[in-house]
Amino acid sequence: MGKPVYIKIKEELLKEIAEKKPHEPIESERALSMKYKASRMTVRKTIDILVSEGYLYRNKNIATCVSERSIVESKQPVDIISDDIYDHKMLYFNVKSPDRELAKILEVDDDEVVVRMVKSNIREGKVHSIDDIYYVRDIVNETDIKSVSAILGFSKHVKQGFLKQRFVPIIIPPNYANALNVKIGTPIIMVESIISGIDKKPIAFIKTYNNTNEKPIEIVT
Amino acid sequence: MGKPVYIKIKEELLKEIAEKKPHEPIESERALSMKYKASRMTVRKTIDILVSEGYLYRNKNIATCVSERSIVESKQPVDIISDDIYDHKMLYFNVKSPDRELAKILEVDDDEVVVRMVKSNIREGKVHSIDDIYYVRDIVNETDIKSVSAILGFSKHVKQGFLKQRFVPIIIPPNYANALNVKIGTPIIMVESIISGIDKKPIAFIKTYNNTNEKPIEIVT
DNA sequence: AAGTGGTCTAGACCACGCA
DNA sequence: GCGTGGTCTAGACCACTTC
Repeated sequence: MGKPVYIKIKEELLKEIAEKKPHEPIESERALSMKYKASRMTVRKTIDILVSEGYLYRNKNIATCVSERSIVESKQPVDIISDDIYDHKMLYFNVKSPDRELAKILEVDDDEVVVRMVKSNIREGKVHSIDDIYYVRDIVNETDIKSVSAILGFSKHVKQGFLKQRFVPIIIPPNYANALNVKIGTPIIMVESIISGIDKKPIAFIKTYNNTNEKPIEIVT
Repeated sequence: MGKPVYIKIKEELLKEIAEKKPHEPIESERALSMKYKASRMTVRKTIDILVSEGYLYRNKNIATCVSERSIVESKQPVDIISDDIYDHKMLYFNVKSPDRELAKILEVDDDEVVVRMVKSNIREGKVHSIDDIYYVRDIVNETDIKSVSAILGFSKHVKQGFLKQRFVPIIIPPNYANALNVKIGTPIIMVESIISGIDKKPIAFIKTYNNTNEKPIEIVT
């Protein structure tokens, strides 16, 4: 394993965070550095990252605690997808079992399969965002799964529904930096969306990585 | 001065960045640590911050370079302010000389004064954003300056104009964390706006700190 | 071979909160 | 007085690029 220590610690710590409630403190930095046999500076680096990703917040002199990962929820039905003006490019496509967290979000069982695809959205020749999408499999029929273009046109099936969104300022994930044509280390805005139908059943979970330099964002007033 | 070393280095480095062009490399970490008589880890911490704030980007094995601070610019006139549905609360008010950077943005001389105010925007009883505003003084007349409420209603004078915006994911500045009712260390989205009149003359420079949990943001398609 | 950024260590001292 | 997070140091090795 060539993974840096702080990445391994991050993975462990994320597991611990998942089992804690919001505002519950994690172990102290010194305790963690002993537990993971790493220097305190390395542990701090991991925590810095988790803070910057919104998982943790610091309470000076007291403890580092788990954040509330609250989401913004629409109360009225909204028009969901109107991306016909975009070009798409499929980067990845697969059918897989969801992990526990995803299964919970999409309200499916662990042993059902979901459709995952990663696509880049292009406008005026430039990649302005990347969507990492998990669809509930039921929504997509057998024929669609075999035809990538049918999946890409899938959004046409769902015109109205409910939208829960969370906006997370993050550093661009290195694996998407190239596709987004953005330098590693660039801060971007990731939008997590949960799309539900008018029957309020979840349809898709989408993480959108926006190239802030290419796509204007506007405050809704 | 109780300022931490990395803050002092940050201030120095920002001056150096201001004099460089986009994509121009800054000095190496080792060179900077000698120059500022600090350890390399401290210099790295400063650079990490400047990277996370979008001023710099890293080029592994080569150099750390100055970012393009590009902004999104409206080409057609836009309706600027329609915040009558908000409550305001004035947090700070002053008349002062602009620093060099601000003078350049607002196209005023260093010895002119600008009006600064910080206000919180409230909707449904919750603070959803804080505006840090610098107005060109000319726009505000003597009477207005004396009357805080007149300044607050100032936006009514300017209904249309041009808007330049930049979206910056940042960690909440500690001095605003309390007013925004957000934990220190929370990542938020700051919007920098330069508002100009229909004559394209700058009117105001605004930094808006959005409480992401309170205010929905929507992608413009 | 020299220089760069990336990672990592094993210490240190500080200010602050709490019991 | 003890534990916490915040800052800081002076080294080290690595992978990589450039010359």
